Amino acid sequence: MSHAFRHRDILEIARQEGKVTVEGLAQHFGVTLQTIRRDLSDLAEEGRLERVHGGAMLPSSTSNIGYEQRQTLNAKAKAAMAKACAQRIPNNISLFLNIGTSTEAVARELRAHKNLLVVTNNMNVANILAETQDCEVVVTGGNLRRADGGLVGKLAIETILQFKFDLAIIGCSALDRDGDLLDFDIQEVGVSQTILQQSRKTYLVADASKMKRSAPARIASLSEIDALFTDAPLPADLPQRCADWDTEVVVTPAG
Amino acid sequence: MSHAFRHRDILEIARQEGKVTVEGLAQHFGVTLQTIRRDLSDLAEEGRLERVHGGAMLPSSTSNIGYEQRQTLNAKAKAAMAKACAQRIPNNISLFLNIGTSTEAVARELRAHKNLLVVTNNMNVANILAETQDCEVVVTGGNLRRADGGLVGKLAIETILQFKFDLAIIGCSALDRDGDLLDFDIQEVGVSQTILQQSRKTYLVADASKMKRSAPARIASLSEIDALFTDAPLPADLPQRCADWDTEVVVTPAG
DNA sequence: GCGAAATTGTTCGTTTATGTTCGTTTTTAT
DNA sequence: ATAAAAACGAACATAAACGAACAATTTCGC
Repeated sequence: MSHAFRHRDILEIARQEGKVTVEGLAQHFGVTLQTIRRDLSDLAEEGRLERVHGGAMLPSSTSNIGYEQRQTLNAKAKAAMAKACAQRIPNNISLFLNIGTSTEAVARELRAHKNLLVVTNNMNVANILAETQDCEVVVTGGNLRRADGGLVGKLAIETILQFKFDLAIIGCSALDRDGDLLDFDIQEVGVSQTILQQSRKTYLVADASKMKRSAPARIASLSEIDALFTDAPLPADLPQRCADWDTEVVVTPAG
Repeated sequence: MSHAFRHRDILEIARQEGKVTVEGLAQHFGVTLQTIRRDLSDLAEEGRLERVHGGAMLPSSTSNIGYEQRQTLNAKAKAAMAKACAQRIPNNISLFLNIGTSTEAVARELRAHKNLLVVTNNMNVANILAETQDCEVVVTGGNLRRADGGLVGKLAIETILQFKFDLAIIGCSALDRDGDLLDFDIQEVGVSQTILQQSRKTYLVADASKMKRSAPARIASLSEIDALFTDAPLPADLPQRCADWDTEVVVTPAG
């Protein structure tokens, strides 16, 4: 088969795991070590990977290290959640994706979807979806937040008010025991609330680490969300509350 | 069965699976390998798929590659122009950068500037400036144009109308003998005109290749521009015209 | 039904990708 | 520091995929 397929998958794996090993890839693809070495050499030559003894890593030059690290954190869990979420997203709808690594993971899983209108205030989502064919991408205006590529502020809110979405996929900084969605950034809260207000349906994507943290600003309650996608069972009495609220909970363990 | 049906289905499968193999398709449709190869060649020629050994893939970043190539074209000349332009840009001002590889080059040279407010409808400019510290970046909304990362349309114009810039740095697709700025995309023309209208001063950055091309839509005349940065002397009587118009011309030969 | 045009199948020489072997370099353990 | 082990990359062999040319088949207009 073609090296082109492998190259693409290798990059994908590298992005998720942060690194790849020659042996691991050889086993994964069922080819010899030499073939993988050739692949990695090629990718390194193109500057897409950085070759190291025994494998390869993501090129260190990429812009925001703090962000990159956060991105690879729980990569597998996020990908699994995102896949489950993407499966519930039909074709031919309008969709909002907001800030957060989890929503970016969903964007990655949407690349096979068709005829979507995706609006986002996340530069990374826009970059990801720029590679797909069959979807119109609209970027909201806003002040660029370097930390995560988010677009926030008045401009973002005004743009969002001009749309009505079939579905919004949102993330949050933390999810507390009472079922409240919290965020670190007060500006982002305004954006998120506007999104909720402008969409017919809302899915929340939040990995388990969000339940161990707290944040100062409240976005909304799970009761206002149609479905929650996560990677570990909810703590305490949240499952019961969600049932009462008619909020579907989809748990997708990693792996 | 006609090849048209297969083509449609092949694209369908490619979008779902992300890739297709010659062998797999041959089996799926019950035809010979050669027939599939012909199909894939056709689809690749139309730019709908990317042919690889053993099959084909979605042309993931094909448009990106075209862009990447364009970007490295005249890279030295562009960097020199951009440097000259950046030197004329003071600190502590508000600035607009629009679409084009030349303006991106300027963005790269602006990374040492301080306390700028940069508004842009160019995703690449935003990405470049995201790395700098001392400047506020605002992204206009708009429909994402995959070819060059531009944000265009009504949203872009509306955002721009909310600002007044000290200086706008713009590019264009072509520059004709009469001193008219031309563009390939009618949508972008509207954006550019709005920028001119909202800025106190305007610099045009255009390398010599722009003078050998033509484009259908007219943005403005050099007479409305305060300074032109380019990498080769202007042809014919343009220098005289610019002098009459009080348009400064800065020629920066590459190297 | 007949013939032209389009489509698909077949064959074959050429190109490309992968596996194999082996001497060299890097890493690891002592 | 030194030796053993692992990883590396170059060179070659082999297998797979490729595309061009031509033959066979189907489709369609008449």
